[in-house]
Amino acid sequence: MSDDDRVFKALADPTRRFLLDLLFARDGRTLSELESELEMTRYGAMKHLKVLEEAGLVITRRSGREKHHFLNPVPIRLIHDRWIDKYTERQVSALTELKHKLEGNT
Amino acid sequence: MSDDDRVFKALADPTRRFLLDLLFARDGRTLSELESELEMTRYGAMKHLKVLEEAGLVITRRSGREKHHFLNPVPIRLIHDRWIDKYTERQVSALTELKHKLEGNT
DNA sequence: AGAATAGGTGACCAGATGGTCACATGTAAA
DNA sequence: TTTACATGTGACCATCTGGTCACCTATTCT
Repeated sequence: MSDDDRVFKALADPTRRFLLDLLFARDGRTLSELESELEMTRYGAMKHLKVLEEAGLVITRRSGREKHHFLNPVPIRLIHDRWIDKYTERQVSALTELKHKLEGNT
Repeated sequence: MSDDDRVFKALADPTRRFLLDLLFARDGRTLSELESELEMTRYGAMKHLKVLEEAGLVITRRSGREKHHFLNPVPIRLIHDRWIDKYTERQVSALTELKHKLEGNT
């Protein structure tokens, strides 16, 4: 499987996106911490984190018996760059800002 | 299914990403034109385009018996904005530019 | 050492997904 | 008004995916 295939497959699941949201809010959490936020067993959470790690969206570091997880935004940026060139970027980001405002998310 | 779920599910398949690449290179193609670039039957191609359309990644316009397809980059930008905030954007885009250069893609 | 804590593996099953086919509709050309 | 062209629908099947469980290893605490 190619690198970008792994990234897109990883992002396809809502649980995995929620995990990225959690790490975006606060980095460095352990498996146990993350698992407690999910409505599933530890095994399910582990599988999801493994998929994210193999896609390079999450980076991990062990310390003793704990494994800490960190969000890596680079693959996300590469998705963006694939279908939005620099010339249209301004217009698109203006549009999305408008969308945010209309939805009251600032 | 939620909007963003549709978008991520749509992007999870390599054939659908290839279709977006084709439309990114040149907009407004018909089903027949797109299908001829794929190694599958027309029915497979149709299914993929339907998924992309329902996700809002592709916009269509009929003219006579032809259906023309256009790329809509807005959902892609929203993915970017979800996990890359404005403060870290500069650093991340510097990193990805470096990656592009190292890979010889300019 | 023994108990508790944190993380890991392989098998298994229900449900979702990708692709094909038979068949059907609407539009344009001869 | 036939004939060809462009697109559409529902059923079907092999394969992939998400989630759970029984069982296992490594580290820390008492």
